[in-house]
Amino acid sequence: MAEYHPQDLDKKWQQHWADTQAFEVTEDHAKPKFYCLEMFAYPSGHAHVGHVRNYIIGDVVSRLKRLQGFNVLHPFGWDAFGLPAENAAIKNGIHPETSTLGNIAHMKGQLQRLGISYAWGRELATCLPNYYRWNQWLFTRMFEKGLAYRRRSTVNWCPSCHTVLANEQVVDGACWRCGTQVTQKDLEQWFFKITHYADDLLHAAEGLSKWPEKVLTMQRNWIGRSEGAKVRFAIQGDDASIEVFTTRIDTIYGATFMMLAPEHALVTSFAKESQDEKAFMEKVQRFRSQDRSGRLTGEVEKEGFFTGRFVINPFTNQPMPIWVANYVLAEYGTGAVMGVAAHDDRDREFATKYDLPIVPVINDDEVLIESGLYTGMPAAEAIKAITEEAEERGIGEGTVQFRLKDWGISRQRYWGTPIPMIHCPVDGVVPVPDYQLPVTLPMITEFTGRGDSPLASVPEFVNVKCPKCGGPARRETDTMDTFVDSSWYFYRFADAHNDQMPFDPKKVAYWCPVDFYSGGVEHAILHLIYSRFFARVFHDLGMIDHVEPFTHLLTQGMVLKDGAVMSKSKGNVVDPDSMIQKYGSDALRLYVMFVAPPEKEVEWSDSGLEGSFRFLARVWRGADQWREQVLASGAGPIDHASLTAAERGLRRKTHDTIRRVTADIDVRQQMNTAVSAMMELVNELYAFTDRFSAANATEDKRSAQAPKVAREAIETLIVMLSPFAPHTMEELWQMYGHADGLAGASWPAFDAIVAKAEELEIPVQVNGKLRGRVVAAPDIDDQALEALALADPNVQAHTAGKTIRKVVIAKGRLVSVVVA
RNA sequence: GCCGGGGUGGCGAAACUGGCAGACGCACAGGACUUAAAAUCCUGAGACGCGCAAGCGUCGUGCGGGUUCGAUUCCCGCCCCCGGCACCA
Repeated sequence: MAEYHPQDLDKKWQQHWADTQAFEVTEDHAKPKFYCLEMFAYPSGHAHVGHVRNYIIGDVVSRLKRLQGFNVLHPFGWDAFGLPAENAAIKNGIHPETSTLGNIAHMKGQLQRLGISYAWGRELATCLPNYYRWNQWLFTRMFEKGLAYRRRSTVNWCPSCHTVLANEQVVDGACWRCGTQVTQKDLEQWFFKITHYADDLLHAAEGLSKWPEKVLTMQRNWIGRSEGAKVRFAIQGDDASIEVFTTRIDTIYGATFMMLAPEHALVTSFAKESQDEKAFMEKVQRFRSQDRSGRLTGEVEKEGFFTGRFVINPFTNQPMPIWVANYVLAEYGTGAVMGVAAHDDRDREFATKYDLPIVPVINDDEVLIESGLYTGMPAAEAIKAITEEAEERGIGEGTVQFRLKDWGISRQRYWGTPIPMIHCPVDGVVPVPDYQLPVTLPMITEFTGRGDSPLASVPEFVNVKCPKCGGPARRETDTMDTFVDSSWYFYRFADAHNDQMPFDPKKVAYWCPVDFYSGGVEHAILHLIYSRFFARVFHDLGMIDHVEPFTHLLTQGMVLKDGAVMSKSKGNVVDPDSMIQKYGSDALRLYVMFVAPPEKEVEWSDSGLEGSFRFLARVWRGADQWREQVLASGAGPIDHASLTAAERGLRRKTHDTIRRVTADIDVRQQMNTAVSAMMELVNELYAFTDRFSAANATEDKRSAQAPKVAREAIETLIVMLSPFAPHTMEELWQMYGHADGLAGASWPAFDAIVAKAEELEIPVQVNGKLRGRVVAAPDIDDQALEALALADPNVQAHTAGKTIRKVVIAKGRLVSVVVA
């Protein structure tokens, strides 16, 4: 009897897959394609089981789809630029490229030891020029189209990382990566005009039916569309006016004061015209320096002061004092707000504090009062009517506001894609022409972490000729946000080695969109919204036909250890390699899939892993026990009609398991119940084996067809279990005489006739309580079933002496008797 | 506050369209095998009560109500946990 030594099998079959290039694919129009992708990895050094769960999910889906006859693209790569490598270089002097490539090599080994079926031939790393040159290529296309532009702006600055952060990268006022409190800074920055697609990104989200509702909601909130109107209020004693954005123009008759954000452009001129400019600006400065996160979340108390100036309410013609208020946000709307104390909680709080007039203009029935011509009009109608009047009078117009901001991509760091732009004193900002791409990162040997862009200190890099006039010019020294890299890598996988273009549109047309994408929910807004944006850019460049890059999205849950997320600093990391050493990679893969549905968080359990190992060993023994008889009995078809009852029972279980497992993995992505179903089949196989080999067996023991029925069960199991435990199953498949490996196998076909139950046990309820069970043929007619149910002794005990009011029959499921 | 997801044995979970609640596994207990142990194989198990026993009964899916022959599932109200968003005018 062969012993189960999973570590040997891991080695043997991983070598086999590498030697046969088993997972490399090319476009094949004769086959349906399937593009299965897991979010690529930041090469931090070591993958723990939390990371690895995601790759196993994708691998199970990939291997299933291959068995189902799909041409499966399942690639992997590295999100290899980024701050940790650069920070490490500052600390220990190792060049980011050296550490990054070393980390990649180690993590790749970890994934290979897990037997993940990647097409390694398409592996990419974003830190290599053959990848990032296409970031640069795309940047210049976006510049030409006006989708990349430059402006001076107040930006989020992380004092620890020495870089700018996009709003999305600021979490609770702190840097998303290092947790340092973010400050504000004024810098010239490059932006991507994602707001150009704001409406489309929002509306198209409705069509993403195979995305988790949670992610779509988060994206909708992030885009934050709101319909309203802009209205201009004339400043008293001045030609200028102040424009506000409001969603409630119907409350304008109740607007009794005006508020400006401390950053509003008019604030400084009002200060100059005030009696005490210095005192005025001191108050403004205090507001501006108030903790940004506090201002954003409302933790800072509402404060303000009167500027001494007034605007005229264009509807009431009453003067409204202009205040500076710390809770008005400069970056949303126009940075100015009309104060309606009666109908806005914040304004009421402010007005009460400073004794400003509170004038109700809408009653409890949502009808306008004290609103001139509009008195008596329902609020919803009034919004339209008043907007129209504002438009006619030329003092305002209906408009749509988004919370989504353009994406600031400039980073003052070394380890990123150089922005391919040249500043010429004659020609201004000039893109680097395509033939000069890539603009490669110069070798820097010393990382100080001080000052601004490290690239600015490399004269050979900075000093260039202007591509237009040939005169001396300066290269842009900022690099791109690494989210640029990850916004289109899935297209590069479709044509990973193209040195003429980012990808061949024909190849992307074959493989994309991605059919199944899985990764952490922490990317619900950042990466996933940027990728949707880039898909639209490529679409508008005429390079792709679709606009949504990911058809089906699965957000996998985290793996916890001792109730906490695994992390090096907490010291609770479970290392896949040590688990593989102990139980083999298949046990780890199976356990991670069995413990819970993929979306759910799970708590790591060593004994659970051991249980999965035991199950695989049980499958191994179960198959090994039958091997000789199966090989001796030959391959002929099963004569179903002449089988014993036990044989028919095992076949039924086999086919029912095919049905369940297929639906569970393919349709529901419930890997855990698929594994349970296969465990049940194994239990049933053992019972069958016992019966067959027991000394007192008669009919079963004599049956010549038993090995064939066992073979069907075992081979079905091998194939269905192979996406989860590929090494073990390859070996068993070979032991069962298949020389061509599982690559030549196909997913088992479900036979409804074989799976059909011969008799059913049907529960009988009396007045809603279970009182008995009757055994009947599945096609028994209602009358006969009713008679059978009423004849059951325990049912009779509960119906005796009572009147039967009603009998409800749920075909094949239940009989319900109502008595009184 | 708003949005989304949850609450089921000692534990992880399952129950697909309203139809036997707790499949499958972990941990546990008993038996077989063994000189013994491990491993393996088999069996048991929601709680409580009655019974020598097969079995029978009552309760049971966060709490309270409702619809229904029948509710973990649908409806109304409430409590708690997790995640996201939150002064966005």
